[in-house]
Amino acid sequence: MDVTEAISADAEPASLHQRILADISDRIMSGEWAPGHRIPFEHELSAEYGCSRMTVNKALSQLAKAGLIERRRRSGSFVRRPQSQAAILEIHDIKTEVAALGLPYRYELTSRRKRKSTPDDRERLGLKNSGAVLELTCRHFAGAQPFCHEDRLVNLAAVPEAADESFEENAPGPWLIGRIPWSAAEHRITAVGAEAETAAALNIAEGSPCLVVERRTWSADHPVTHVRFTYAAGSHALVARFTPSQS
Amino acid sequence: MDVTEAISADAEPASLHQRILADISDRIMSGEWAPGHRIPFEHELSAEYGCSRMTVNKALSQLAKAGLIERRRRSGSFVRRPQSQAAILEIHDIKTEVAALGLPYRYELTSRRKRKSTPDDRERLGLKNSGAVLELTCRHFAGAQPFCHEDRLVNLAAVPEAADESFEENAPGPWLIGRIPWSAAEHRITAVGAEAETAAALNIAEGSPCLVVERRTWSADHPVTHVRFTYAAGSHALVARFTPSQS
DNA sequence: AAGTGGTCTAGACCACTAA
DNA sequence: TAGTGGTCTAGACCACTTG
Repeated sequence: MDVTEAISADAEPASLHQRILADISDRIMSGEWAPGHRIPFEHELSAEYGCSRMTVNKALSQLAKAGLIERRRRSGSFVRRPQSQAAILEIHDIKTEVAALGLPYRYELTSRRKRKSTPDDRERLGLKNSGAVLELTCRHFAGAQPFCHEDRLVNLAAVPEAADESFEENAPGPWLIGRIPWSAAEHRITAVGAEAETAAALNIAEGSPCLVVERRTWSADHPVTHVRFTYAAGSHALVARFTPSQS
Repeated sequence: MDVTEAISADAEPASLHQRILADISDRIMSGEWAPGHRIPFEHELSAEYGCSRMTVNKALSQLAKAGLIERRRRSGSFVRRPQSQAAILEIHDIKTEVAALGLPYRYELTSRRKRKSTPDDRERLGLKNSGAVLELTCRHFAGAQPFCHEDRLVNLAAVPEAADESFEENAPGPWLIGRIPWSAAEHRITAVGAEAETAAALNIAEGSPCLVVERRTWSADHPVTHVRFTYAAGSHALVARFTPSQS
């Protein structure tokens, strides 16, 4: 599924509600219907298109959910002014990412430690009660060069079977995905100067600029894992695309 | 609108299709229905809930659009394994961002140059034909410290009125938003070592790690602007949250 | 060939809210 | 209070696809 897919300007949408949606979307995008403009009532559109109100409602509901219009009872539906700068950020699997560069991928486990969670661990995971955690550090290679350094904490209360996995062959990311149905994730993206350990792992000078992606994952309000990916500057870029709405 | 809003585990959804959606979502999240599991047919669910098939269809269509299930004609609907790591990245207005830090905000225009587009400009904007562009550099302050350096290119063919605006008072970002209905945006997030010019602008040492956010914006397939925001490491983090689906 | 989902209809009742 | 959108019904036909 391509998240960048737009609704408007499609060739010829098969279904009627898609065509209605595209028509209105086009008029908003072109500026013909400026922000604040009241678009026709449902019953007017259903008369115009010669269809039932439900069909129109389906199109308008989608436009409202996409944030293009705002619907007010008794008043009508109005074109919203673009406001929240939100973008859909695609975060790929590292193996896929490396493959996209046309380089051979290799994974290497650096360390694996099981312990009772420290206050620091609980902070990282957003964990309240104490319990056992697994800390893994590993490296992802693109060709001969280290591409990414990974430092991961796994909450063993949420994923007990991780205690029996060596992670010598399987990278923890793909291993966790599919095993744990996750309900929420939070990403934090920053730049830092490389610390001694990561600088050594990435084969760069200490203090060199790095891109850091941290991810926390929950499954049904239960913290599952926290991971910190560090990339040397220049080796990696995150790309996010945004279109105001999708079909 | 809160994009982090989840569908499942809500108190008591008012409408029936929302309740059906939440019920199924919960069973998938809890692992009761594992990936690959075939969920009940529409006619079975409509019998179970004592409602029409359209109501069930509304719930299942949303689950499919959210990527939780996959629907196949003649076969049924199946739980999908989570796959694409996508996140919704909220990119705030810088003024709002600084206000959130509890610091006073100040904007300062550094330079303003109008010129015929160079090949380099066209590369940045994704422009094919030549034409006039406006290059702006400015700084955003949080308190006394420079917070962000902005380097922006505006396609004057798309926004001719920008030629008459001094941008001494108004930051170009907010000025453009609301004036131009935009249809797509692309973000690129990287880390770099500060170059001489940006290091001076941000009052940091040359080579210090910085977070760079580049944004390209289109309006109906027409390039509008390219902007490069540079933040000193530590002064800024991008946060993205993801929940697999929304109501 | 049969059964699934995709779409659509022509109504209906209700909650909300602006006039 | 009148009119909007929100929701739902009990059907229907069709396209697709698999057994």
